[in-house]
Amino acid sequence: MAIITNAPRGTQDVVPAQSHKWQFIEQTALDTALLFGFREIRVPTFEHTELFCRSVGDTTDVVQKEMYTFEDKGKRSITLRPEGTAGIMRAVLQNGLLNDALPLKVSYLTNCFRYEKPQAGRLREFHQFGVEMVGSASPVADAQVIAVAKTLFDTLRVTGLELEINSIGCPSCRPTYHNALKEYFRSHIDDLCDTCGERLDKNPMRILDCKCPACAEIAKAAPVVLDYICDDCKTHFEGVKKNLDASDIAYRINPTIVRGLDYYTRTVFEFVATGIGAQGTVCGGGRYDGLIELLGGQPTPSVGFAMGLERLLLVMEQQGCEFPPVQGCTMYIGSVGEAAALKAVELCTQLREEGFYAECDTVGRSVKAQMKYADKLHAKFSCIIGDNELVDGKIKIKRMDRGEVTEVAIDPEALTQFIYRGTIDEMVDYTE
RNA sequence: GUGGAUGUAGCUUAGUCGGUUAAAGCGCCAGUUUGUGGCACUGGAGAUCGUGGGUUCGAAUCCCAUCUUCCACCCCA
Repeated sequence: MAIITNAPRGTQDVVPAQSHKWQFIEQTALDTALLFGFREIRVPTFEHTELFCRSVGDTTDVVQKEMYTFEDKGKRSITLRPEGTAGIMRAVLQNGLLNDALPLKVSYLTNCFRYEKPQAGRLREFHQFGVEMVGSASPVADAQVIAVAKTLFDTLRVTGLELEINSIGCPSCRPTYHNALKEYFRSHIDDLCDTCGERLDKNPMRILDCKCPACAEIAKAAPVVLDYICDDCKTHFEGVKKNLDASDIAYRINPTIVRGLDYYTRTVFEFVATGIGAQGTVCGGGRYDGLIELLGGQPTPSVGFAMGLERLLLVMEQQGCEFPPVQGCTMYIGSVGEAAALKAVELCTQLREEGFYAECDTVGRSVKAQMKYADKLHAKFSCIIGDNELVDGKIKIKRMDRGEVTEVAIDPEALTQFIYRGTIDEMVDYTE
């Protein structure tokens, strides 16, 4: 396939037959967030590279090998955002959004870019929905954020997603655990697989999650995070659990959950799907109490999540979730002859002013072909205007599903009246 | 980045011991008499068989490379 007719690797088109699904998901997401008081924020697609190095973390895979980074014509190092939170926190600080009653609650829909090898549920350009609650240290905040995701899944009728939660401690207690882990695994280093050997120093918690049997066996007896976190973190975690219970949200504690971005503290969570392949995490998030300070703001505890929309869509399609139907054409106004064609255009214009979806011939089809086309559009009504109709001032409107024909005056008032009467009990025409 | 598969009309596929104009269904367009859809029938357009090399008298079919897509690792949403 020629390069100009082939989208870059790891990117996807959303064609008209699919776009209504995206619109539905996106609108439902924003609406759901609003029920909790999260209002949409929009930030640039690219940022200064330094922002991501600082916030996501210099040593993370995302920063080290997955960013789309380039120098612009002004010699600035620019990066297409690999995730949403960093840019939003930058915007929060830049716009002084914290100089108001806290917490600040924002939601967002963004495309993100990561240079990875594509596979099921993993693209180079992908889309996220997320929320951030900035300025609350309370475990209520964690649970409320989780509740947004849960409510969205429920609203979309997505089932079978399991909520897994964990606490990875705070800067004061995490090092203790990391050391304990390293010490433990180091004593078994000869039996670990190669990747885990590398993980030992960089990200020891990942070893807990290794797929290979040998590592899994060793991991069974490894120290557990929750035994090492400090009293404050423990209390916080208990608070999160209590609030989830109060919200009637089921969860499972999974001590092996790790977030790959450096800014996470304390609570981390994932909503995991089975059945969409290896990339089963549909939603991931947690608390990031140190991030705002790291970016130069006042210490401000925060919590949020990001949801992979492609993955969410995969789950929904795999589960056969319903999407709202696309509205079909209300009235197809066909025509024969030039004068009639102009009249058809005029009538369409008038009907659209009334809010109806109206179509007329734009390619010069025969009458028969126009009727076929009207059928293909799933038009509720159709009519053909010709010289006779122009003389009589009347058209025969056919109700397509029943074949009934009614004579109506060529007059916008009469037409809208007729359509209202005909659609009153079934306002929407469902089509694929 | 590593490993395993894949690639034929818009879509789903047939065709591979190499051999005349690459096939079908769906979709699209047009007809089946005069200005009216859904059914049926008929016809038509549409594919340099992912791309580039090579072997051969001859390749969609064999070989090499490359790209894409898919699956897993890794990583993450």
